[in-house]
Amino acid sequence: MATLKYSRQREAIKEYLSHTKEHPTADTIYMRIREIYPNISLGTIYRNLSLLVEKGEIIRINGIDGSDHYDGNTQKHYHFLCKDCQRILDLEMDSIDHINDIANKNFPGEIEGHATYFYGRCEECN
Amino acid sequence: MATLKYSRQREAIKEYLSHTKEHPTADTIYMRIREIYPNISLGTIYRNLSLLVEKGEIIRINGIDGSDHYDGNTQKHYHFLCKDCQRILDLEMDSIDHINDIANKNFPGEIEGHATYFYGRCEECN
DNA sequence: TTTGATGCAAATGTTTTGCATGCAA
DNA sequence: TTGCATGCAAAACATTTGCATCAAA
Repeated sequence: MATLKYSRQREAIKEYLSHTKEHPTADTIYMRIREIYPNISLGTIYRNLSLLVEKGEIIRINGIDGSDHYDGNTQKHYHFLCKDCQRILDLEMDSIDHINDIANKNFPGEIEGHATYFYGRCEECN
Repeated sequence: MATLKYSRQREAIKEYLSHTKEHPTADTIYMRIREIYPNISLGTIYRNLSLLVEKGEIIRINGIDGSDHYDGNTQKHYHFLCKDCQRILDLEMDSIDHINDIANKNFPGEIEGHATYFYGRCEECN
């Protein structure tokens, strides 16, 4: 693939994601970055988010609701979705990689991994 | 909620889903049902799929790729996504409900459940 | 006859893309 | 200079919805 050139816009997106504990959507990121670069376009946001995901510098969380969310924390971890406030929180928990073996037991193919998120009520909504 | 009236279209959708082992999208279901009812509209497909999901007669699988998939098998089970052929297969496996407890250990909120699918290569693509 | 269901088309929300211009290397 | 990145707008998708008409009860 071609080499990436520096861009202030991409830096700003990465910077923002690395400093927030939220898990914003592309649109939220767009509104946030627009405070610094008012002319930035949604297309640029999406293009850079995809580039950063490819480079492994951010994580894309999909399937939690209609739109994708992004996470600046690239360490392997699981997410929690609060059914009330819809917030996405990081979970600190022991490995559950053994579920791959459980799934593989009666399965003729090869299981490489799993995608999981947990849901319920967060502390504040309880 | 209002009582459901019988409709041939809804019956056909349910019938089709209960006899296929695939996990079709709304659009695939649309093309399939159109062979029987050529005038059926996509809106009707979507409306009935949602009704059937609400009634618990089918399952909606979301987050596996861009569009939702539907499953006529309403017994609790997990899904496998083949990274090569993109097929979705049913898994027969032991319960992994204990991962809820693992996730809850250091978590101040309340975890009610999880959404999980496995991925890898299916038998045919291996 | 009442009311939910349908077909059609328009609208919605999210993400992608074509293209001329801008900017990093 | 070269060619990746940007802004803008249009397009692409998946899904939902308004409305007049149809059909089940």
